[in-house]
Amino acid sequence: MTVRTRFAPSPTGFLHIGGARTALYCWLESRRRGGEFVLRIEDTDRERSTSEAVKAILDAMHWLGLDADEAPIYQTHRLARYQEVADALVAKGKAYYAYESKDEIEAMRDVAMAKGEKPRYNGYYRDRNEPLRDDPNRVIRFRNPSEGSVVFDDKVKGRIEWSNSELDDLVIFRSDGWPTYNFAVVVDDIDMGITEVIRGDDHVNNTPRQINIYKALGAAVPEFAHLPMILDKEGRKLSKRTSAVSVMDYREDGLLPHALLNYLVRLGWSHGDQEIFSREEMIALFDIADVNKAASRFDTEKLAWINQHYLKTDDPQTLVDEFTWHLQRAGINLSNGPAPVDVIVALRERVHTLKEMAERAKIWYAPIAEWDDKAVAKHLRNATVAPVLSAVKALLAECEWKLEPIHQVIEQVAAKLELGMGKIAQPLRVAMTGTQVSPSIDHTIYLVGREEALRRIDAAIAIAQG
RNA sequence: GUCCCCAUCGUCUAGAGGCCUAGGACACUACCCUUUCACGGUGGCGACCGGGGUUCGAAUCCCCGUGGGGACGCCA
Repeated sequence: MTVRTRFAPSPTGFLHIGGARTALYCWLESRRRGGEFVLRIEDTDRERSTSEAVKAILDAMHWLGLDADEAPIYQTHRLARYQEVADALVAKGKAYYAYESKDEIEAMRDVAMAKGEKPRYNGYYRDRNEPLRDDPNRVIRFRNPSEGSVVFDDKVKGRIEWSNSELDDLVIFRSDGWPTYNFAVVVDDIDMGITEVIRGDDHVNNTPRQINIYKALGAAVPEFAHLPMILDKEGRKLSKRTSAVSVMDYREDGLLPHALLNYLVRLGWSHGDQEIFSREEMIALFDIADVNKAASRFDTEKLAWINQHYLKTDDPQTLVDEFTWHLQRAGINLSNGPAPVDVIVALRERVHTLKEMAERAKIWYAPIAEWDDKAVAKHLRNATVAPVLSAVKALLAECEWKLEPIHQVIEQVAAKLELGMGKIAQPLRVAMTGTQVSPSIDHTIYLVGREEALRRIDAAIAIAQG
């Protein structure tokens, strides 16, 4: 049988980081086993679902490169099917109508809680066989087995056993005419031919209920794998307040999609001591059965390290599009400066993110007037500065405009004036960038361009001479 | 409250009874390299939640605590 996994987000917001990892694991597991990966949009909550959210999730999945093999299934398109299945269950006596109001149900829970029991439906209509009647409170409840227990072998958690006495007769069809989650999921997973249900472990306790529904429907029960949660740095549930949770926020922060994927795959899974995984390696090596049971914390510093690793080792040409996106976001006018690919090479060992890179790239695109004159002057007011800059300028005006010749110029001036490299490079750095920090001085000058470099040196000499 | 799950350095993890005086990575730190900032290199700091068993031998198996998390919706 073909392995089929699915990612089933509910479109009530953007794709968050935990969802992205779930999607990645589903995708990986299907890829490794030569199976299929499909998407289902769980939009039966009519109040909170939006089409903007659907688009945001799809966009994020695409940015990550986690494309599905088929067009997404929407639960809202399948109402007739859910009704059909629920009616069949009622006809076979495996589900029944109930008419309690929400207030009554709530009161029922309070009573149970007060007795120190689990709050559950008391089964009032379970065996009443009342004739079908119209009622605004009418729901359909599943007749859960009252005896025995449900056992399943979770691929990450191991064997889990649940006593049926812990389960109550859950609502499978609401009074508003829509199915509930636990019911729709089962019908969909059966119809979509899902063989492996991979999802967050907040669903562990839904699983026994769902298995009972599979059985009532006479359907094969799929394999289950429940992934542990991702927590924030403090070990709390990830939240918007304490950390970025949307995948697209990470894009804006300058992360590369494959760096995020690499970080995510290692969060809860490992292959010996290996830290860096290409897409192909992930596919070949990942196994859902090797996923850890315990929750893990999201560490942005390690993510940043992985991101820089890819910045340093990727072919710079492949980073140009994403970097250009960041340059534009930083408000940089690309026509006034060096080619982005050259900037990437100059900066990739010095930053962790593309956002930071775009920020630092401003020294090559921003006009000289934006410099902080006082700070610049402070560094240039030194007796040796003007002669150094003049000497460099003379040679720079003539040399071939490439890294190596520019480097030669600086060495020649150092030798001629009998000064250390620092005495040459630092004033030049200030002249070129208005700051004391930049990539190697030859590279910095090269990216400024000859014309602009000479102009900046003139401006610096003027300041140096007071 | 009831049920379910989890537990190795600060963090991510290796570890499937002897290979463990517990390995790797991030972070931190010392030194080296160096024209700044970085990158890189070589070291350092740093953990088996506690208590009982089982065993010749336990981070690894069992039990009990403790701590954390999840769920208990006509949300998904």
